[in-house]
Amino acid sequence: MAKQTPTLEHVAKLAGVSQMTASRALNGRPGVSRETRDEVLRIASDIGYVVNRTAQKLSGGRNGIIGIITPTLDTQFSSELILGAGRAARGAGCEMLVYTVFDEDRHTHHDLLGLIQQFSDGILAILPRESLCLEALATAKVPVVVVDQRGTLTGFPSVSVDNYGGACLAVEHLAQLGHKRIAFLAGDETIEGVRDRQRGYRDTLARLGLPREDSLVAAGDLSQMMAFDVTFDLLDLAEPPTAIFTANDQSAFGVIAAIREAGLRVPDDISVIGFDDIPMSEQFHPALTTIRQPFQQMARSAVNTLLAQIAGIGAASQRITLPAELVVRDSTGPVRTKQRRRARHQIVST
Amino acid sequence: MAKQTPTLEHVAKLAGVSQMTASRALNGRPGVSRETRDEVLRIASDIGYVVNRTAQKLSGGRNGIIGIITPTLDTQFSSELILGAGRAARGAGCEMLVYTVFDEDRHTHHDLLGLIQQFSDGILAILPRESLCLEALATAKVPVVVVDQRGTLTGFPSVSVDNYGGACLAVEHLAQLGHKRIAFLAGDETIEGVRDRQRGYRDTLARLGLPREDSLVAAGDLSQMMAFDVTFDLLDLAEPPTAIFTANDQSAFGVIAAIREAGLRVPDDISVIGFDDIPMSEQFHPALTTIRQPFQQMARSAVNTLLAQIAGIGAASQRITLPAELVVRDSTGPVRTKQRRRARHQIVST
DNA sequence: GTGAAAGCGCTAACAT
DNA sequence: ATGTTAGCGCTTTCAC
Repeated sequence: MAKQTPTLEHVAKLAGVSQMTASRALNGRPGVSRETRDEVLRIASDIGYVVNRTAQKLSGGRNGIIGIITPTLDTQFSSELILGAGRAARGAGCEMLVYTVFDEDRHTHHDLLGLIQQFSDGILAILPRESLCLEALATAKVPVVVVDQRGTLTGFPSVSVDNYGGACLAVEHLAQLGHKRIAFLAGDETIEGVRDRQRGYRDTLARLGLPREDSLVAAGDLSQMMAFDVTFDLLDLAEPPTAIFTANDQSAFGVIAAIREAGLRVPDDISVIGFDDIPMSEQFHPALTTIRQPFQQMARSAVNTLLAQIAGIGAASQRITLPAELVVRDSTGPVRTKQRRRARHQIVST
Repeated sequence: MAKQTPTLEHVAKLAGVSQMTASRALNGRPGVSRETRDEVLRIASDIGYVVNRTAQKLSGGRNGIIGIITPTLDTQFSSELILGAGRAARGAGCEMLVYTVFDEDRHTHHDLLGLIQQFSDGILAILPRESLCLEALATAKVPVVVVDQRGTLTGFPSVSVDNYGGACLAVEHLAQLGHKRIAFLAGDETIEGVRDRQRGYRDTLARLGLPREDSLVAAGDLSQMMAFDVTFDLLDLAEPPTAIFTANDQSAFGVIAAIREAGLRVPDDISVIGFDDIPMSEQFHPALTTIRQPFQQMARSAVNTLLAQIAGIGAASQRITLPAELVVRDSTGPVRTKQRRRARHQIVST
């Protein structure tokens, strides 16, 4: 039947050296002559040897695997990050294993952490919200790097985008187009980054001397559906906004759908700007003006930070914040001066 | 500092039994008295013991982990499947690790396979296209179950949706609405399931005696952008279709955007039906009529099949095909009898 | 029902 | 530059 999976022992025997020498050769460690090394490598390749990373890890060494913890795979957001991390890991000669965290059960988190650190040299946690997971992570025995959450309260090195600054960019863009009544569609309050965006919105409004009414802030949950629903509240205002800034792109899609549903047009009647720049946003119709998160760069940066931690170099509490970027597309435009918005409702109120 | 991670040895010592007894108790194996078992369990829980699955696997046993191989995370399609698989695995007391395959390099696949099978008891391969990966998988030493590809050529047990039947449903739905000129936006030809959908389209057209012109079949690649572009070819036809069936939902979004761009409306001027029913489809505007793949059920079914294989029960070449379901929403409607489509072009041709 | 011994594949630590 | 020994944490086998 299928031959036994080749082990280090086989390689060593065939090469006529000790396992240790073979190991050193395969791992590119010093202490092996060039000839020996080449020979070992050749043989390993010949017989299709693949190191058993399970054994590697068990024997106390590194195994070149980084583990990713993510709450869910179903947002383009995390997909983008994971994709980027995978690429970066490969680039650094590492493999990557993804572990999805489902529920908020403390016990589960403890187990999962145990599991993932048995398998990997370090953990990349894509944890936008302050999850219980963080508590579990605190007891980790391998390095941890948190993505998308400033490590302020976690104490872990972190990589995130400048959510605050990005929000400022968004509002400034709208203001430049002449918009005065700018609404914000808030997202999940438990997400640090989202709160930062809201702060950016509020502060910029203040700085620019624009109206800051509570009614101009709608409560969403980052989902398209919810965004769709609450948009009507904004539209129904006595003095509706001429522009809406949403906490994420997904919400923006819902907002645009709702605006259309109300018989208005984007950006002619109302401008919409999102946050994230997920792939869908460019393809959406109208193409979405948004604030771009540099996913690739964030991922690469996170992987590098983690690798540094694993190697024992790198500050323990490094916080990296990457700049966000305004991407102007078709969903924002100059404010309409003529006030002939929402004919339907004007009839009602007449 | 942080206490040593508790091991089986610690548990055994504290319980005053041998490691073997502790192991049996923890794994629910027979040969342990109820009292002993309870005591061991209690202690393990107390000291926060988590089994080292790495050691477990190395020592030749199972470790209760199933590995998922997927080409990419960036489609809602695979996300849905993985999500479902995760749930199913948890339900069965297993953990799940995801491994993303990037490139089509044979060597990589060999390594990755070696890696993933070191970590898991079995592999779930989400492999819509005939990837080189399959070749590597053929030498796997753990059970493999393929999702979304009938195992005809792989020899692995498989779980997939009835793509052919689903396509028939789609065309029949359109035909019932009075559509005669029904176009198909094809997808990636290397994907078996997509080819099946096209067959279903063709055969149903034939069966219903509807026109089957080559020009009514546009070549896409499952992406929204590509769909957007090629839709104009369809629209520019001397006698354009009144309905378009797309190989997947993502494409349908592009088609709808293009139709709008051309100044036409969905479904008033042209009906559009997709395939997949990803979450976005319900939220899209207009809500997309589509053929639903039962992702949850597929995932559950696949996990169960894999578990059966791992347990040594279950036919080696089991092929499960789940029925697809028509979901009627707002993107399809009765055919327009008046021929006043595409005013723009009619002017040109006049 | 329980335990002791051996070993999975690898690498650190200490030889030589 | 290379080899030897020990052991990672667990489960198998075989004993009692």
